[in-house]
Amino acid sequence: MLANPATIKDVASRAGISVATVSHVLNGTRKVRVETRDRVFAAIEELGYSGHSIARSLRRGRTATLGLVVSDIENPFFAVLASHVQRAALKKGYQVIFGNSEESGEREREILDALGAQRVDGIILAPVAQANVEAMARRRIPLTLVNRRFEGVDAPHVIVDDHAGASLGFDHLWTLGHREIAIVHGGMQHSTTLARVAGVRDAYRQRGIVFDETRLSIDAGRSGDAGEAGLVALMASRQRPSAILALGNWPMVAAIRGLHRGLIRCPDDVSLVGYGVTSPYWMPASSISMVEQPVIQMADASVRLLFDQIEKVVPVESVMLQPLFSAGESSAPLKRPLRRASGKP
Amino acid sequence: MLANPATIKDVASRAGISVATVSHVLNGTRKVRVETRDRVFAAIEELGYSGHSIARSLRRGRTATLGLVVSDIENPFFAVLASHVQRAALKKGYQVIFGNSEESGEREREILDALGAQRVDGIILAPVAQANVEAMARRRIPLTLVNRRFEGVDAPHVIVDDHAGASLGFDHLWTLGHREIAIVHGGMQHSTTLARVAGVRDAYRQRGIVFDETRLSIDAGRSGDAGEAGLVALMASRQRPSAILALGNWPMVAAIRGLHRGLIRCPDDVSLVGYGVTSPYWMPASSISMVEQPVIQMADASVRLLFDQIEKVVPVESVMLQPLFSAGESSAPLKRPLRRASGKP
DNA sequence: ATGAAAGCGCTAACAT
DNA sequence: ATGTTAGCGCTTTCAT
Repeated sequence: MLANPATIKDVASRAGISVATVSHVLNGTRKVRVETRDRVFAAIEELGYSGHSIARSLRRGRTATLGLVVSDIENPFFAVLASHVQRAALKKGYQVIFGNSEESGEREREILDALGAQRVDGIILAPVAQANVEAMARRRIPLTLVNRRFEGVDAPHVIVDDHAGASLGFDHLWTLGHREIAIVHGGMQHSTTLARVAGVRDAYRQRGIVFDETRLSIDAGRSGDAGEAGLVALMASRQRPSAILALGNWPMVAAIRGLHRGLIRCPDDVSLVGYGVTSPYWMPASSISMVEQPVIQMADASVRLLFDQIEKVVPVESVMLQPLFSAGESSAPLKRPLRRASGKP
Repeated sequence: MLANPATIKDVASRAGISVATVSHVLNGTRKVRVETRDRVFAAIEELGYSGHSIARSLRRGRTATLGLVVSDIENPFFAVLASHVQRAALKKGYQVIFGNSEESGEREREILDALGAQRVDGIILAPVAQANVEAMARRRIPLTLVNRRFEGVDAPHVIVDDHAGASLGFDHLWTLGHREIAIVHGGMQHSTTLARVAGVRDAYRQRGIVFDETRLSIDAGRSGDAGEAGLVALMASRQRPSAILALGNWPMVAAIRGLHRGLIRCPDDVSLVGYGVTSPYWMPASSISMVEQPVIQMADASVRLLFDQIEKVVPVESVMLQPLFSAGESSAPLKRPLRRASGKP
C-alpha cells in the first residue's frame, strides 16, 4: 500500500509500458497483445490501483453520473422510485447523486446548482418550483421530470394518468353504492392533484352530479395534521360522506390518522380508497383498496428518457403511464343511505 | 448562452484580468480590489458561468462529496437516515452519492468500488459484508459504519444500544403481565439482531427463566414471508405466546402481516411491541408500542464521525446511542392464562 | 494587488 | 502493436 494511491503512470512504469497502453487496456479501446495485457493487470493488482473517475470525467467531458432529486425521500413513493432509478442507472454504469428538496424551491435550486457544477450527465427531477425547471432547461442539461410536470414547460416527463386513476378509484366506490364520496388531496398547486381532482369532478359529472368541493374536498397539504383535522371535522358533521378517496400517499396517511382519531372504523363506518405506491413496508397492517402508481415503470421510463437525451439518438417523448386499481379490505358496499332509513341494498 | 459552458478562462478574458484572480475572487482566497471583484461578478453573470467541480476536485484532491450506502432504501429506517445524512452533508457543502446495496455483498462491493473511483472524501455505510469493510479500511478511505458493526473490525461506527433496547421492550411486556413473549428477528448473522436477542435472553434470565429460543424465536429474514408464516404457525400452536416482540422494522412488518393473516387482533388477542423508526409515513394506522431507534441522532453522529476523520482534527471515537421506549396501543395487560380452553372474550 | 504557469490523472489524436 | 504528448478546467506556488 502506498501513501498516495497509485496512478495510471505508476501502473505503466511498473509494467514497463506506456500510459497510453494501460489506458487502452483499461478501456478496451484498442487491440493489445495478451502478454502486455497480463502485465498491466499484474501491475494493477500489485499496486492496488483503482481508476480515478474524476480525472477521467474531466478529460472525457462526461461524468457517468446522474442526479436524482426527489421532494421527500421519506415518502415511500420516492423511496421506491429512488431504489429503482439507482438500479437502472447502475446497470448503465452510472452513479447517482442524490438530493432531497423537502418540497422547498430554494433547496431544490441549491441542489440543482450543485448538480450542475458537478457536471452530472443528466437529472431526474420530481419538481417543486417551475422556475428551477426553466433555469435547468436553459442550461441545456438533460432533464426528465417525474411525477409532476408544469403547464407550458417543455421538458420530457414521466407522469401517471392521474385523471384516469382518480376515476378508477371513484368508480370502485360508486359501484359499491357510495354516492357521497369525499376526497383528501395533497394541495391544488400540484399538477398531480389538479388532474386527480378533475378526474373525480368529471366522474361525478358523468353521473349527473355536481361535486360539492367546498364541502367534500380536504387539503392535506404536504405535512402537518391539516388533513387529519379536516377529516375529523367532516366525519363529525351531520352529512358525513360514506366513502373517502385519498388522492396520494400523504393524503392516505392523513385519512387513516383522521379515521383513527375519530374512532371511525373502516370499512364498517366508512369506505376508504387510497392512491399511491405499494411497498412491503408501506401499510402492512391491512390491505387497502388503492389506485397503484406504477412506480417501477416510472423509474425505468425516467432513466430511459434521460439516456435518450444524453445519447441524443432518439427524439425524446414524454410518457404517461396507466395506474392500476387494486381492491383491498378498506372498502365495502354501502350499508345504508344517510338520510332515510331503509333495508340493506 | 454559449454552445459550450463558459470556463474560468472566459470569465477572466471577459473581465480583462487573469484566471488566477478570478479563482481567488471565487474562493475568497486573497484580497482583491473591489472594482476587480465587481468586474468578475459582472462577467460571471453575463456568461452564465457556473463552476466546474470536477476540475476543481482534480486539482485540489478533494471532491466535497460523500458516499452513503444503505442496505435497503425502501426500509423507512434508511429513508429517514438518508434524509438526515443528506441534510447534514449539504450544510457542510457536501454532495451525497447514494447507493443501495439491497443486502447483497457483491452489490455493496460494486458500489464501494465506484465510490472509491469517484474519490469521495468519505463513506457512510450500513454494512452487509465484513470483507468489504475490511477492504475499504485497507484503502484508508474515511469510513463510518452505521447501525451494524463487525466484531474485530476497527472502524468508527454509530450504533444503538440494542441490548438495552430489547430489554426496554421486554420489560414493558413483562410489566403488563406477559410471560410467554415470542420474538421475531431479522437474522442472526447481524450484529444488531445478536445484541437484541441477547437483550431478550438476559431479560428472561434476570427473571429466572431460560428463553426457549427454538420455540419462541422466529427468523423473518430480510424479505419474503418466512416471518409471517412462522408467526402464523406459532400462533396456531397449542402453546401460543401472549406477546410478540418484533426486533426491527422488517420483523414488525412480518409480525403485523402474520397477525393479520391469522385474524389475530392486537392487543386483544396478543400484545405487540415493535423496534425501529418512527416516521409520519410509517405505521400511520395505529400507534404501535415500540422501541425507537434515534435515527436523526444516528445520522448526525455518522456525519460528524466522518468529518472527524476527513479533517483529522479529533481522535475518532465510535458512538452508541440509547433507544427510547414509546408506549402505544398495540400492547395491553395480559388477560387470561393460555392453557385452558375458554369462551370468546 | 495581480499574473504566469505548472500540474492534478486521465484520454485520444497523432505519431511510429 | 505501442508510444508521445496536448490538454480537459481548475488551484496554487512563485513572481512581480
